[in-house]
Amino acid sequence: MATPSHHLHFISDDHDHQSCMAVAMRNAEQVCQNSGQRFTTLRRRVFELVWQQHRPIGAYEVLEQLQRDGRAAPPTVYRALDFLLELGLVHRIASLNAYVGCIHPHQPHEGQFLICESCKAYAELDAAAITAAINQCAADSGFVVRQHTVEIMGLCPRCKESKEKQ
Amino acid sequence: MATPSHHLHFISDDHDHQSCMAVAMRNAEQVCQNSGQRFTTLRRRVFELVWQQHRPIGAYEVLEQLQRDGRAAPPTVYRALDFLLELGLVHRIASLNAYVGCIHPHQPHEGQFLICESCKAYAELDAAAITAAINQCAADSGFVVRQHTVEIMGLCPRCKESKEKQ
DNA sequence: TTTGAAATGTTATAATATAACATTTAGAAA
DNA sequence: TTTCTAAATGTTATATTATAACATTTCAAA
Repeated sequence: MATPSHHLHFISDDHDHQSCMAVAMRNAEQVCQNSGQRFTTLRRRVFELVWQQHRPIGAYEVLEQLQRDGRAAPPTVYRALDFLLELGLVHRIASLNAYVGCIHPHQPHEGQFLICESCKAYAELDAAAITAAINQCAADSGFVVRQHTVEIMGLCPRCKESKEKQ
Repeated sequence: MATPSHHLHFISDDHDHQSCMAVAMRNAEQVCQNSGQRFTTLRRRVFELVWQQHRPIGAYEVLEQLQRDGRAAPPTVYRALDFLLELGLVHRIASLNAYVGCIHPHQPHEGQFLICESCKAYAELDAAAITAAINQCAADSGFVVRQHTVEIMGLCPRCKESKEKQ
């Protein structure tokens, strides 16, 4: 059996966050380099803080963390987040006003998100089937799709199990 | 050829807004009655204001309109909107922080939304194909879907045409 | 080394949403 | 019909999220 794309799945107990983060960081560096953008200390730090959570994090939560290092104000955070969003290194979850690290940040793309309402873990999909269904339905209405927001709330496998045990 | 479900399409030039609104209002009355809720003057007025636009409207825009009738404060609007959301008479567009009238408010449901970035018109879908794709992808990840947010931005047929003519 | 564009800092404020408590109102119960 | 109560609305204050506008710093190309 082939190893499944890791991004299709929720993190598990044996998840090695250190290495997961290191990979993300290297990817981010690469993406910045490829697009001729600077991955400054601040941007790197914000990227790190968003990733660290492995769940959606609010801009003001990021700000709080940043302020542990020293002074910081909202525009600092929002500018860094905007930068990361542009490059597709993080995504915004509109229904939560929150941000998540992108799990496969190789090219700009829009994902679909599964978000556990119990433990707040998320998974990012890039599901051709969903995109195709959306494009087909839009086309049926004569609509041209530029961008879509797909945010799916529910229970992740682990939380589902623990609810069933009760 | 069968008449297509009107809610699958964008409003056209010959759209009779008076009657469209009247239908929506009767539906809303029915929905309230069925659920034993009161369709008060305020709720009716807010429903009307949301519908009137036929495009997403912000809570504070609704408030402004309301204030033409007399004094009003944010909680008044948000409470009415929350009531209407609960009954599925309006929907919230998370990516716009805005509200739209529900186009087929017969039973609670979640729709998918096509929103024109040019003219702001919207269409509400209840596309089995999209729901099925989402449920399938979620199931593949062992995820149980409770609710989904699908907001599709792009160009409506009319705006697409006028762009092409340029 | 200079210098100018990009990045960041700083202050203020806009935009969206809710908490907490007071008052009113509509309809069920007496 | 009057009383009473739960629901609805009013009111004030404030929380939360996000951006505008301008000052200062930094970094890399010339």
